[in-house]
Amino acid sequence: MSDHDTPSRPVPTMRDIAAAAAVSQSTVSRVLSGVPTAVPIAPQTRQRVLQTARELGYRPNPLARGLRGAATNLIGAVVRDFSDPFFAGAIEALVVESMGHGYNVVLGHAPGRTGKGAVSLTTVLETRHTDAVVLLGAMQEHPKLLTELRSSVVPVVALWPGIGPHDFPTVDADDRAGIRAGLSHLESLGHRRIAFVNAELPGNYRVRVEAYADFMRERFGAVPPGYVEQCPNTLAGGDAALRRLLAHPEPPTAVATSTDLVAVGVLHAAHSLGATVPDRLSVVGFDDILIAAHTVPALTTLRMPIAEIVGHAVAQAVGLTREPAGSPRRTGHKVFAPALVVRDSTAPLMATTPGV
Amino acid sequence: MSDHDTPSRPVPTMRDIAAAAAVSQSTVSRVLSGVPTAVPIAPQTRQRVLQTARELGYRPNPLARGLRGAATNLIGAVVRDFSDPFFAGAIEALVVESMGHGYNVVLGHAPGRTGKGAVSLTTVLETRHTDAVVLLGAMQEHPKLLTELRSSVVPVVALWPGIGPHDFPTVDADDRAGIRAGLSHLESLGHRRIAFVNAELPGNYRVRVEAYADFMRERFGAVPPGYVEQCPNTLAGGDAALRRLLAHPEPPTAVATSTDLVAVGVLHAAHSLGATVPDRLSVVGFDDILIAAHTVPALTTLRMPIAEIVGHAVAQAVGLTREPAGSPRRTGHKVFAPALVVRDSTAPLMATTPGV
DNA sequence: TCTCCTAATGCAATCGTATGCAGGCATTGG
DNA sequence: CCAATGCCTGCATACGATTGCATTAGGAGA
Repeated sequence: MSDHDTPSRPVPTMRDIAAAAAVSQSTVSRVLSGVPTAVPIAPQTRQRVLQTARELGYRPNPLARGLRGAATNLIGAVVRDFSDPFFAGAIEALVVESMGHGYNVVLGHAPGRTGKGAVSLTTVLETRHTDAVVLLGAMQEHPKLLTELRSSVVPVVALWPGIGPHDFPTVDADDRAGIRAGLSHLESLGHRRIAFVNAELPGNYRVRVEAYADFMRERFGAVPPGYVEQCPNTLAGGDAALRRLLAHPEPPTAVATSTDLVAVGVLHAAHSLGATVPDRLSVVGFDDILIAAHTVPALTTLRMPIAEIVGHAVAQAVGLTREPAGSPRRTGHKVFAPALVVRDSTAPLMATTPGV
Repeated sequence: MSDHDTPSRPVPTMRDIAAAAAVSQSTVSRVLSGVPTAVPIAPQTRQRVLQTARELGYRPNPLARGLRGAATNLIGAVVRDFSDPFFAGAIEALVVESMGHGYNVVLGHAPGRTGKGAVSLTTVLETRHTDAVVLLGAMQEHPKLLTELRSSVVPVVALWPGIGPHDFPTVDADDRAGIRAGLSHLESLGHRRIAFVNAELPGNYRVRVEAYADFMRERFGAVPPGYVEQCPNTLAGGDAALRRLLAHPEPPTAVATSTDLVAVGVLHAAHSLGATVPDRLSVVGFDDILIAAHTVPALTTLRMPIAEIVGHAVAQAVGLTREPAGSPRRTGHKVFAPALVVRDSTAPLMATTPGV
């Protein structure tokens, strides 16, 4: 039972490097920290230390580093909804990008319905001493979280933040341009009776339905009454929304949606009701989630540039980390344009279609 | 610029509690650590300290705690494939469960193809001093990771670990029972020409295809030649697999798959080829991912008890954390049974179907 | 040769918590 | 009334890295 003190210590510390390289521990720190402007180090000393560290397989201890007040190299990610396949891709991108910058990701959960999650979440972020926080999705349902983040010194970047105003730098898709591209596509196919299924997420996606309304007013003078359906951002929500739309006295010949998730639900309902897509009904989604290319039929949608958005956000978060603590909070807003991806769920308006 | 020393210090430490409660910092530590067997504390002192801590809003600093050698309350999650919607649900469950136990989750990425991710990943887990590691998905592609984890003192729990042998405790679904339930369902509908599409993940899912082979031999004397198709675990993979199967001289009347992901691909291909589901072709998936209830048609599948599996794994990981460091590694294996969910992708074999 | 300056390095305190050990006070037994 | 025993509590150190300040060595100029 005398293995309390392991002879070969598993992980070497700076002291070990210092002893092996015949320098002081502080010199080791200065070399490995890589802060060039601090204090000059003789080139040969630097080389000797680096060499020794490499030989001993040294790894800095982020706990000690963070305790002293330096960086923890941790990014806190607050995710609104894990079950949304859209965010799954975003998380993957976030992890990869962060690791590329030498950061790790701690997860927080901010579920939409109950506010309970947000409380413990904030605790986490404050307590873990993350270097930065990335918000994935709209957080309007968690005002307490936002308040605490605002008064915190930790830099925050918000992704897909929903409607403003925002106190943090945001990175988002150009929802308006995306919706207009999808609607223009439908219009060019001859469609006039275009409805919109809007996934209602408090504070989010409102831009998309507004873009739809503006487009319709601009091109056709008005938004057809009863052509906008609100629904939860779920498959079942899209399903139910289409059923309501098809019960309309003048049912639409095309449907645009604010998310692929509801679009898939729309496809499902259309199939159940015998409204063949795309022959009798054209459908346009938004996001281009993984499954969109393999629905029945394959979904025409707007591709969300997730990699660009997340990459930009991480780069910005890391950049903000390096700024001095006292600097004023930045609130830049970066926008990326979605790209129309035409697949099989849209087709020219058939001449036989009644009306218009 | 003299705000270098903020008057109201943002986060109180044990020293602050100690000063306010007129005790020493070590007493505060003993009270708040909540280790009852260590040293007796006078009840009134304990109450006073707890009260003061509550008033000042004290939160322990996990960095300092971890540095001292105690728990970091961090669980490292190594995820095989974020883009698999199946794992997205697992991650959500993992985060929720972990937070319920007072733990946070750091993410690691172990992508299937390149081994590059695993290296930096191991670095992470060793360096971050996680209290436990949870492996999501088969890790046979990352032998280096497994080796390092084996020689590490950190308790490891493996979820859906694929084929054995395993040195860690595992939690898994009863793949064999699930496959048999799906096949029995098809058999009871009159199907005999049942094919299998197997998502090939190195070291994983082999149990499922073997269960299929055993079932077919047991009931029909042999596995029909050319009735097993291997494919990547993607939508495109399932799509291509079904095309090959339908080119068979005696095409199957039913297809079982090892994952819902490929099942959705199969549905897509079936639609493209005019093989109406379920009239001309029955399809059974596995996992019951979110979208399964809303495919066209809705997918009959085996529901994976994700919450139970993840909950059990987290409880076990936390339990292992509390064990003394020297104790031998446990290797229990826990299995949960999937449940058959019958939807619209399976139907009785039509009498008009040629053959059999 | 002596002084002064600068480049290079070491010393030591510090972050917040945990814990072995010593010491104080009260209670109890003789 | 004194001593011994226990129950609490405080002191001091350690964890690993960062960093202000002190210190040394070496070179250059007078």
